[in-house]
Amino acid sequence: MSSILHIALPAPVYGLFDYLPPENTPEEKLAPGQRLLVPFGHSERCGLLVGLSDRASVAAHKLRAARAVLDERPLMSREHLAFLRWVADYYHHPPGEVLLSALPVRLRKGKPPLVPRPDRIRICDTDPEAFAALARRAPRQRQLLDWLREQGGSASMSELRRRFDNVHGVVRALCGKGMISLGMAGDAATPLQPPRFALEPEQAQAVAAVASRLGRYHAFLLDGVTGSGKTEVYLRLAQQVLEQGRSLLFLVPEISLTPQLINRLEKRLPGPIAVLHSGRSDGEREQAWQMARQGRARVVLGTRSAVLAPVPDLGLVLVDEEHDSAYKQQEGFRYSARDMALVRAQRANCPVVLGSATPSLESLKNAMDGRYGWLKLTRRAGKAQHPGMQLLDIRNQRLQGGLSPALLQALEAVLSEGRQAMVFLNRRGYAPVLTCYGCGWLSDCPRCDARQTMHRRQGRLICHHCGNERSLPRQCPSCGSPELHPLGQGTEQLEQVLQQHFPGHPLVRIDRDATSAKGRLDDLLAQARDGRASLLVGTQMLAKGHHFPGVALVALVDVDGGLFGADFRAAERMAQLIIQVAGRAGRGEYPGRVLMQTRFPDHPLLQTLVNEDYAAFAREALKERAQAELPPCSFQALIRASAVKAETAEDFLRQAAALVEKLAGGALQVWGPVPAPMRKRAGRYRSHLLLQADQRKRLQRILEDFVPVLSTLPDAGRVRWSVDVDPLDLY
DNA sequence: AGCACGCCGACT
DNA sequence: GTCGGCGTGCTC
Repeated sequence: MSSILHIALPAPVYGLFDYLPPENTPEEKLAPGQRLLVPFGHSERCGLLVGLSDRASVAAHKLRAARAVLDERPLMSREHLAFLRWVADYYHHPPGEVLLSALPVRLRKGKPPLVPRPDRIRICDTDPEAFAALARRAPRQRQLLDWLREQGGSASMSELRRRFDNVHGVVRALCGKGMISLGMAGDAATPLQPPRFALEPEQAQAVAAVASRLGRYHAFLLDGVTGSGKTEVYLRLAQQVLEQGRSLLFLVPEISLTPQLINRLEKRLPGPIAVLHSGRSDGEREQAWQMARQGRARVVLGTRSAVLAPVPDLGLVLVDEEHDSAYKQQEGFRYSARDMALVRAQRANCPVVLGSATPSLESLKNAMDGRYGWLKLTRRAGKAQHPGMQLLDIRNQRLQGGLSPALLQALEAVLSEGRQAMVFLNRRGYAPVLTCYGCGWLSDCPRCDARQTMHRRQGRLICHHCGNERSLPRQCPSCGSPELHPLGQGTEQLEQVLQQHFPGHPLVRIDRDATSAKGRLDDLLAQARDGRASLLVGTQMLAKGHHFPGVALVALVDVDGGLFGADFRAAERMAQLIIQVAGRAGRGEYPGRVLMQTRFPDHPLLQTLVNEDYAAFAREALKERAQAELPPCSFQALIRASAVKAETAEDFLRQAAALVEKLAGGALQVWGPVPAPMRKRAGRYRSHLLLQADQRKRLQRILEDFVPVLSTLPDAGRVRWSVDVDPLDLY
C-alpha cells in the first residue's frame, strides 16, 4: 500500500512535494522517473516522480491528486534519480531544480517527447538519367548527392548539416524522388577504424593503466603537457569501452567543443555521437539527450550539463581540461561538473580520467595523496619542441600601447621571417577606463563598483560586469573639459597599435567582441590556422584548445594581474593561463618562444614558472595553501546574499552566522559577513559568509542542518541568497 | 520561481 | 470611486 507520490517540482523549496495518484490510475502505471502534471498553487506544473510510499510529509487534508501521467515509461532509471538526488544533497540545492535541470527544456516544461528523427542519410540506386537531369535543374541536390558519394554513400545528419546550410528542403526533395533514404545510425554502424600508428610509451602506459581498471571505479589524473597526445589516449580508451558494449561520457569545456573534435571522434569511434551543449537548439539537444538515454548513442560528448544526462551502461568518464573553470556553474545551481563526474563514475563502477596540461591543485593533491592514479605524459609528439619562456621587465620602459620596445623588436623579427606571432591580453575593449585630465573624472559604472570599459569602434562605454552602457562622451561629463583620455590597454587598442606598427602584416583579433556574429569565430580561426593572418591578437579565447602550427612567438602583454589578486586562486589561474597560452607556440616544426611583460620580474611565481615548470609552481602553491589552510587543504562553502540596500544583505548574513555558529559549535571556521570584493554589482549590494572546515564530511554535516533553516530566517525573503559548496571564486 | 493577496497613490 | 505599485507569503 503506497499511495503517496513524492514529486520533484521546479521551485526554490527544499524537499519534495507529496501528491495522491491521478484519478483512475492504477499504481502499476506509476514508476519513478516519469513526469506528471500536477496542480501547484493556482497553476499547473510538470514534475518528476522520484518515489512512492505510504507516508506523506504534510497533513492529509493538504494532499491533492496529480492531474496526469505524462510518460508511459520512466525517463530516468532509479540509479540516475538517486545520483541526481545525491547531487542536490551535496550542493544543498532544492531537489526540484536539480532534477528538472537534468531534463531537456521541452521535457522540463511538460511537452511530449519529440519523435526520434532519422540521423543517417544514405544514397539509393538511382536511374542515371534522373541523376543527370538534376545537374541543370537542381544544383543543390546534385551537390548533396556528389558529396554523399564521396562519403562512401552515407553520412550522419549532423555532418550533413555542418557541411550544408539549410539542407532540409533539399533532403526532402531527394527523398521524394527516392534518390536517398533516411534511417537510424544503429542499423548501419560504421566499422571500428583501427588506429594506424603506434602510441608513445607513456601513452601506452596510460591506456594500459586505465584499461586494467575497466569495470570498477578508479580515478586517474592524466597529467600531460600540451601536444603530448592526451586525445589519442582518450580515443584508445573509448574504443576499448565501446568494444565491451558500454558507453562513454566525454566532458569538455564549452570552448573546446569544436566541429574538429566531433569529426575526429566520428572518424575513429563506431556509431552515432550524442552531442550535448548550449549552442544547439532545444530540439537538437532533446534528440541528443534521448539518444544518450536510450543507449542509441554510446558516445555522449558534452559540456558541463552533460554530466547530468542519463547514460545507461556507463563504462568510462573522461573530463578534458579538468582545471577549466567552465566546469563550475557560476549561478543558480552551482555545481562542478568535474567533481560530479567523479561521483558518477563511482556510482557507475567505472574509471574516470581527468586530463590537463595544467591540473587544478585539487586534482594534483589527490594524485599526490594517492587517491588518483597519476599518469604523466611528458613528451611532445612529433617534431614539436618546448617553447622557451622569458620575462620582459617593463619597469622604466617606454611603452607603446602597452608594448615594450623589446617586445616590438621580437615581433618584428618573427614577422620578417614570414612566421606568425600571437599577442595575448586578457582584457577586451579599447581601454579599461576613460579619465578626465581636467578633474580626474573616471568612467564609473552607475550600478557597480567598477569602471565602464571604453569601446572605441562602437563609440560606447560598457560595464563588463552588468552590461550597463552609454555613448562615449566627447567632453568630461563632470567638468566639460575635452581632455578625456583612455587609461590602460585592451585588445581593441592592441589591434590598432600593432596594425600601425606592422602595416604589411594581416592581423586578426579574436575576442568576444570580434566574434559575436555567428560563424565569425570559425572564420577568424581559419585565417589564423592557415597563415592568412600573421598577427593574432586576443583574449582567453585564443588561449584554449586551438592549434596554430605556424605560431613561433607568443607574447603575454600583462601577466601581473594574477600576482596580487584578491582571490587566493588568482596565481593558480594565471599560471594555468600562461602555460596554456605558451602551449600555442611551437606546435609545428619550429620551437616557439614565449615572452611575458611584467613589472615584477623577481616574483617567485613567475620565476618558478619560467625557470622550472608548472609542476614546480604547483608544489609551491600547494605548500602555501596547506600553510594558510586554504583549499584544497580545507573545504569551503560560501553563503552569498545581495539586496538593494547593503544592510539588508548584511543583516540576513549576521542572522545566518549566528545560526551556523550555534550549529557548528566551533567545528567550523565562520568568516564574515564581509562585503563581496565588488561590493556593488548591477545595482545590488553583495555580502558573503564563508564557512570552512578541515574535513569535507564535517562541513557537509553542518550544512545539512543549516541550509534548510536558512530559508526560514526572518530576512530570507528580503534578500537574494545562495549556497555555493566548493566555491571557485569568492566574487 | 510564479502567483495572488493586500493595502496605499493618480486616473477615467 | 478604481487601476496598479510591488512587499509578503505560500505552494504538497
